[in-house]
Amino acid sequence: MNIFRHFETRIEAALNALVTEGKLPAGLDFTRISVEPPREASHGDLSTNAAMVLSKPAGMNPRTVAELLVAKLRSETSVTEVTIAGPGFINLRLTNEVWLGGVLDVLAAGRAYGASDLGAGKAVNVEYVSANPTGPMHVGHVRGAVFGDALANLLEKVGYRVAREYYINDAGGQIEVLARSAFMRYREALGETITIPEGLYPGDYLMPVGQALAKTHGEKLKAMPDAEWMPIVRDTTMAMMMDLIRGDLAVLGITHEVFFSERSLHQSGAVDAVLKLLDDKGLIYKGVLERPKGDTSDDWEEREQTLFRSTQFGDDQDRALKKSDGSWTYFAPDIAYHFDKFNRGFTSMIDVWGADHSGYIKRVKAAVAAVTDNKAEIDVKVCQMVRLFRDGEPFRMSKRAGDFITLRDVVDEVGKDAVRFMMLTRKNDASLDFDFAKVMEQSRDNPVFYVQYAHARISSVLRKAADEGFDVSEAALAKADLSLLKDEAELGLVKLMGAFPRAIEQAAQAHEPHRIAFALNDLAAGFHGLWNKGKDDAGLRFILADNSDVTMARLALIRAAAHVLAAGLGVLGVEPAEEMR
RNA sequence: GGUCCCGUAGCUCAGCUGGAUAGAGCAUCGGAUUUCUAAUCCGACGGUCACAGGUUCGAAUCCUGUCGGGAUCACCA
Repeated sequence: MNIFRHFETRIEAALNALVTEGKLPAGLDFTRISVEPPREASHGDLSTNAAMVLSKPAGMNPRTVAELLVAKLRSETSVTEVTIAGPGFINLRLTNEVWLGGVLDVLAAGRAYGASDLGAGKAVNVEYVSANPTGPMHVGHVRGAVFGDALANLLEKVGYRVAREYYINDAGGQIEVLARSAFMRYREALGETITIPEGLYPGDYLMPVGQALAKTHGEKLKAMPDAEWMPIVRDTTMAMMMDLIRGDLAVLGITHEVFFSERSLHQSGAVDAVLKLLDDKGLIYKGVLERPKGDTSDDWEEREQTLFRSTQFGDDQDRALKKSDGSWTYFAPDIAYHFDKFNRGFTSMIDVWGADHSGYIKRVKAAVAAVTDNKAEIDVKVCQMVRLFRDGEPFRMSKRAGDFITLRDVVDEVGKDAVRFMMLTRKNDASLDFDFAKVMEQSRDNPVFYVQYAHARISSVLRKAADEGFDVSEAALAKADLSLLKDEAELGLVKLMGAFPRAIEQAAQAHEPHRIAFALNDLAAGFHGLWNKGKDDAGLRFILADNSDVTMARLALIRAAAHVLAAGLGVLGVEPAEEMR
């Protein structure tokens, strides 16, 4: 049970009763009413703004509304105290039983704790990574990959039906360049000495492609004209590059259900179809774009192109659909792609992009609005840059041949879990500093370690308790008498756990998985604090040899805390640690 | 020049979609351990929420403008 949500419905019921009794006018809008933990714990357990929100539409003084509502809420059995404070806040204090009941919920739910049906099974398409398939993934892709995956997890957690999707840009000129590069490696595999010309991809990772081509086709391809070997080499290369990328993603624990090919849109005629759709709506014309203001380059020239009227949908200028030579721009198939998502039943889409694509947001939103007649919602999440540091020193990645840090380099050095957690310790639209040393540091300053340590410590205590003869099975812990938990720090941790489902829901609604990382940090702090209280006061230790009832209650508490930590880490895609080494 | 993001404690950042006295970590200073792993904890110090207006019962949060930092711009993908 989500306590905050529960009281939202109780408050609403009380307000409806007041309306029925004629004490409040009918037709009030309750949607802005919220129930949240008060910032100051001394104010109580829950706080609602109901009286302040309703005072104006009801034409009443907020305190008058508050008093009416308070009279109703006093009769709630789980409420021990109701007060009106400040401009009209209503603060509630709840019985310990209510909060402790939440611990039982956690024990019953285990790692699934915090799940809800907020999304009601609605389909959401989350497209992320979508890195160009021209080589292994590099470090610049990691943040978006982790963010998108955690967001997908988060939405699943609250009851959305999530499709994880990767858009393969396999139709552009770069793919031809890639194929030519692979062809060089093919000749190399056949014994030629080659030098990769300027403009082609020099990376070693194409050597296996060349070898595979040589093995399958022998010398045959060499005898063919370009136009004949190109599709063969291209398809083999694409397939192998996508295998490479899938392998890279697997290292991060990421699996997409759908890999959607841009090329397939061209082949199926979907691009032509969606452009015709836009044309029929009168949203396409031939015209010339103005030179961007402030652009002083010499290579600017006017050209007539096929343009989409994205300005009608809030974009800053109309956007080119066709190049001056008549071929499609990247934008055209992208419209077709989003239209395809819509036709597959996704009225809710999320795209995760790097900051360098932020200028592209408005046109895609415009296009989605246009082709779906505003029947789909699209949110574009932009991940700002990651700056790499080693021991506090930034290091630059030169773009020179093959000299970049790959995703695997990073994961090999610090591990999947640390990478994932660290990437989610900042909100997506702020830039993030990633320090290899800091990620591995074993200190309070490193949230990855701090949260994992809390979980490992709990596991350690439970192992120890088992050694001492306590039954730490879930069934036994669920029967513990939780009313023996009376210390403020114990109840504090209990309340923190009770607030977790709310944190999940709010993070999901905001599309902000980083909030989970912060919630976990808070939970870990709550636990570490409690642990240390047991050092000052031996009576507060979890394991009391002479009091098995209290011991069982405390073991149940920390078991639940471990579940909540694991639940949150699960959303982030991180495995909880059983021990620290 | 346009667009997008950022600007909160000395540093790195949260701030629950407009609520109460703006919070953490690091750093500095002072404490706690014969341990259920001190890899931790407790306390103190530290703020003109970049600046100026506006919206309202109420603004770090929303709007306008200014300043500073970053990204981006037209047939690349």
